[in-house]
Amino acid sequence: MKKDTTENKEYVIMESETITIYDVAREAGVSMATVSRVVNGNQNVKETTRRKVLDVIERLDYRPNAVARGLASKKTTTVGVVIPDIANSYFASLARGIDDIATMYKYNIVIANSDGEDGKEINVVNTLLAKQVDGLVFLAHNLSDKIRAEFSRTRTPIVLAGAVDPEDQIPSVNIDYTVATKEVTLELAKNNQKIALVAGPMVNAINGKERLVGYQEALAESGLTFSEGLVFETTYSYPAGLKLAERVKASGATAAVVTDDEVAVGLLNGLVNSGVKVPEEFEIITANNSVITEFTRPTLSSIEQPLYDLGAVSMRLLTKMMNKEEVAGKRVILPHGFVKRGSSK
Amino acid sequence: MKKDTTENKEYVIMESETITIYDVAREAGVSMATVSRVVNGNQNVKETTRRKVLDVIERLDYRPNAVARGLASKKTTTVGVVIPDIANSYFASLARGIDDIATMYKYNIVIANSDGEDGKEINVVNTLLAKQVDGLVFLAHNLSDKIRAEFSRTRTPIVLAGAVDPEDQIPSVNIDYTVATKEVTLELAKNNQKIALVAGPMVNAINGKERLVGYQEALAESGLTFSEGLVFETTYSYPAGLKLAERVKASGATAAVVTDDEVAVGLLNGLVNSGVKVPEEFEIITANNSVITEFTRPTLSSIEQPLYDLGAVSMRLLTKMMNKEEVAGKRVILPHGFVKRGSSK
DNA sequence: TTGTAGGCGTTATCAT
DNA sequence: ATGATAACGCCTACAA
Repeated sequence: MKKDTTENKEYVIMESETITIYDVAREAGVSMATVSRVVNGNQNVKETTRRKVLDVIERLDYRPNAVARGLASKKTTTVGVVIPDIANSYFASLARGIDDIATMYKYNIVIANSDGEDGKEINVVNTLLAKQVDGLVFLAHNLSDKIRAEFSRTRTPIVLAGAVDPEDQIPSVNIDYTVATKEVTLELAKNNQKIALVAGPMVNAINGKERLVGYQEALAESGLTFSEGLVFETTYSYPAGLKLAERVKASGATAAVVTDDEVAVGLLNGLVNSGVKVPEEFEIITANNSVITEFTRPTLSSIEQPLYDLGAVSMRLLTKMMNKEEVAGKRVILPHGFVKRGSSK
Repeated sequence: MKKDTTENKEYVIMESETITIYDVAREAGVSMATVSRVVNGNQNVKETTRRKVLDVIERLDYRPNAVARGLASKKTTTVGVVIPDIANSYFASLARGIDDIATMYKYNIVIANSDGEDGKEINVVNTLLAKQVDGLVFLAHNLSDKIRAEFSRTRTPIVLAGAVDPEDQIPSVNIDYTVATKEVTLELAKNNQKIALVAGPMVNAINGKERLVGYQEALAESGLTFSEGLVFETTYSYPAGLKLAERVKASGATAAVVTDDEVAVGLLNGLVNSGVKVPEEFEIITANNSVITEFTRPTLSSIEQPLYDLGAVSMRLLTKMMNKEEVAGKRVILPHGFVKRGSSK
């Protein structure tokens, strides 16, 4: 096609190769700068030439190349989202909140699953940064030192959602896990002597620690003694909870605070399957209040977290940072609540 | 910093501005071409110079700029994923399959929620194409003509997951919805005279039609008459199903085939809430066999779809297309099954 | 209001 | 094996 010597308009239109801002400029009889201006909504363009250019753009079906634009402007209008598992309803809800706000501010999100593993997290963060994302939303239940080190090497704005930075360097959006966990533990302490804490992997890590503290405070206030044997670590999945039911039951506990809804559903069903009556013989309170808490019978009592909002607010915060607005307060705490349903008395 | 006149190594190292392939080249005493070669694993580099370059890269903490690379190579190693709602567990599972395979082949995914709306779909497809994604996975229950028109304008590889192209132009990965729907309807026809079909919005659209056909075939084979009044359209969400329970019950149906798990859960709970005994008085079979089918009491019988695989296979197919391998067969049909659980007799 | 020209950080094609 | 030197498609002062 390039060899075609019939240099007329038809030629240009038929041309199936990439059409650039330059083609539009030539066809419209203006400079590429002008085309760039109309494409970017710059006001300094005479109305008639704007029309003319717009016409040509439509006729040639021209689409600005965002990659080239990104290279020239050093902005990609893309943000990275590191997420443990998009198939987990808790994180999926956050992701939806993030994407909606991102869309509102003309950003796209590139999502990378990390499975909450250090190695993968570092990997995806680096490839995301290599892709020049304008910002990063990091979802996790925990923030390892390695990942913190990685974060400190970049000037790309980052916000944490659902995890807190112990050093308080990185802005984050959360609820107060300590207080929330304490409250529900207190609730359970009304009717129970042995209350289990079913937490994610690494209860001893930063974020689990917050919950652990709340749990322990509640025990202390209730005059109950803390026992390692009542603390369970698990991965975040339904089967994991199901499997755990046996052990929790064997521990002698008559109630449990669970930090992930899918795990809670698993625990509930596992217990019920083996003949345990919930809430009569065993009470459960879960943590995320995702829709699935209403799916079960009995339904699951839960700490009430504004899931969608956690995502939405963190993205909103990120837009401010990307816009170099000074943000007041590095740590945003969203209000939480408690929804009593069928799994607790 | 740029004004600093002390032109020594310290200067370069301290420099906090972007460090480029050019900096590495200068520092290593080679040309940028050579640096590019080692970064890209080109074999034509003497081992000693490779070492030298690698050293400098580490010392300067150099990271290749993927945007510049994308502009020069015309490849972004990024694929777009258009998805109705990432918070819906069905789509979330597909997304996970997609991302895992994408990661395996060194691609990242940029996800865009479309809510299944024509307008948004067209919008996001265009911005994704503008971002020069190397390929596109389009998730939907339906493929509108408008979106087809949009697809025909680009040479970017596209694959459909969970939706079929009536014109059979665009490669797709699915199960056989007609057969699957027919099978479960037949199952319900054993014990029921009036069977409802609870489908997504636009049952009359392409994809809904496949299911509708299976539903009708089963009715015919069972000697039952089709009635418009037994076909329900709804959006894909738990509340939608919950709300629908009343109407379904009022229709006189004693069984329902549901095309979305969350809707099925809603229907189930709505029915049970109003005193209907499932499955004794009302049978339900849902369609996606996502984990939530095990959350409920009774558990939900379901068509068994390989959710993760649907995503994984479509991404695999896309990698082949992006790699310009000729793919055999535009339409991949994955096997489906049926899992009998508590909601059907 | 419009045009010119120099990047942006790589890749890729030729030479050497 | 290595090095110049164009692209790649757009943005953005700076001029006019």
